[in-house]
Amino acid sequence: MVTERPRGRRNTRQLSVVLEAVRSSGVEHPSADRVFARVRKILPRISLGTVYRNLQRLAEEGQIGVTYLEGRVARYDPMTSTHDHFVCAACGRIEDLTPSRPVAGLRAARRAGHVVTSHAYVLTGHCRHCRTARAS
Amino acid sequence: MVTERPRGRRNTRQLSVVLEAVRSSGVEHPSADRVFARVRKILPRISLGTVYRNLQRLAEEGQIGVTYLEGRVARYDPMTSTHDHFVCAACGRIEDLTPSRPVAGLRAARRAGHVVTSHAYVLTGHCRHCRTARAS
DNA sequence: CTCGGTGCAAAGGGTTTGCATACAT
DNA sequence: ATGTATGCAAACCCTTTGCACCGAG
Repeated sequence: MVTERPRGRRNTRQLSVVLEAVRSSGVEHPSADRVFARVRKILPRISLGTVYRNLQRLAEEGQIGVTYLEGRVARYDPMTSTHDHFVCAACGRIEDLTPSRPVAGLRAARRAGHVVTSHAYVLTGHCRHCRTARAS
Repeated sequence: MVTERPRGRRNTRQLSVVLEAVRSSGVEHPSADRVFARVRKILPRISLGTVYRNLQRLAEEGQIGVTYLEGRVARYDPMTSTHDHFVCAACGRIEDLTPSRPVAGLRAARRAGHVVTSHAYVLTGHCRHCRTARAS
């Protein structure tokens, strides 16, 4: 969808490396910090500020997703379509949950007269692995 | 439910005033900052650090709820039972949505073998008021 | 050649923490 | 009396920003 870049914006090596870092991050949902670490392997002189600026731009352009899964730290996501997340309170692992269809809340919001433009559904608990580990 | 306080913990005037500030905050979902402002009217010498410590403790004890509705800033909630939230992107207004029944995600998580202990469903958009204002 | 992007470093906002003192138990 | 909670201020973490230089268009 969003392939054309708004005029005036330039394509830099930094931008494409940041995008690639997020795209190849799989299910990791990396923080800016982790993206920085990945990118530095390819562009050792890149700055954290540039990583933040590019992540922000890519998010604005809809090329990547951003979520605040555990509160204060932004997590970046190659998947831009709306989906749910599961966060393990024990190991921090994040998993995508599909399909996302929490219709009840949506309906309630619309009934109240609001226009809903996006929604985030985050489940927290103990993942399969930590659950078993804890039982022992 | 949670009425008995764990031994070793003390009941101070600051604690009860902070709790009361959140309890009486209605639908505001105040940040620590706003709780601080409210509390200061009653205890002018209370410090922000104390407010944070007490909010954290009350949340741990399950007496108040905490949500990260718009990302980085913690919001405190007198309602401790799970419910959904609507956040207006225009005016920042937060509204409670009930009932909360986003079963699809829950089911998906359980199917994956996770134990879900809590879930947060946040809808973003434009509230009735801002929607109308924008149309004009 | 232009002006948007970069690297660097400093500032910013929200939250936490170390310390000596105050006070609930 | 004992040790937790407080007030104060500094530290912390994540993110943003100002500035001079660089380099994509």
